[in-house]
Amino acid sequence: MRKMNHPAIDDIALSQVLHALSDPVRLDVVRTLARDGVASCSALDGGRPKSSMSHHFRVLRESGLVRTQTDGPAHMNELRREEMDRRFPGLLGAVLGAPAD
Amino acid sequence: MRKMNHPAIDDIALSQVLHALSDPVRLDVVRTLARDGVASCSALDGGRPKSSMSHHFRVLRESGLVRTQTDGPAHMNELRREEMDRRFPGLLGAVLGAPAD
DNA sequence: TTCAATGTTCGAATATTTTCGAACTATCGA
DNA sequence: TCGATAGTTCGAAAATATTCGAACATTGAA
Repeated sequence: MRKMNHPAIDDIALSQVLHALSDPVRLDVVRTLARDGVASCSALDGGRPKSSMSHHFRVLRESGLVRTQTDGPAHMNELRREEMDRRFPGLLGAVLGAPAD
Repeated sequence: MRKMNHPAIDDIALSQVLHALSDPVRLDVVRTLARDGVASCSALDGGRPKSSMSHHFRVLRESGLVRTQTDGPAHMNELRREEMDRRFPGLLGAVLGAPAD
């Protein structure tokens, strides 16, 4: 398995995070992860093709929002909640508390 | 002057707001409006062409972030801060408090 | 070591955004 | 009413994003 790109949290730009969150599919993934803590990619795909989801997970990883770790053949995802809260205080809280689209 | 589209705040979707804020030009406009209160389009253009800025202001208006009113030939813009705070509590505060890109 | 399960990567099609010149509209003052 | 100022709209080009099938890679288990 190729090494995944988990950028340092201080290298993340705000507009990058906002863009990652502005896609409904990804916003949904983030909401689910906030609720469930950890989930595999397939548990979060909502019936969408694997390649589409792989793209979305990459965007989420590159924006610093999600950390992915392998657990057997599965990739387990979780929010980088503490780090995001340190870099962008209140942002995730506001997004997760907002009314669903 | 054609009537501007200022949607009801409750019709705004979160992803719409996040998308509007995810563009660096628009994020800059929002930051400046938060600091200065009210400003004309030309005061916020940063040297960019009028037609480009007109596009960005339209996105900001349609996302509920900005209200535009005519004042003579000029269009004065301001954040819909209270309304946004009611619909998306903490969101603007977090965005405006975040480190500049 | 072969298989099934889980994701990634690649490439191409489609869709959406961004950018900006040119033409147009509105407002105010001379 | 003519001009100057301030923005909008239109249209087209360029840049980005999204989608997804097909092929490939990795893991653990039979």
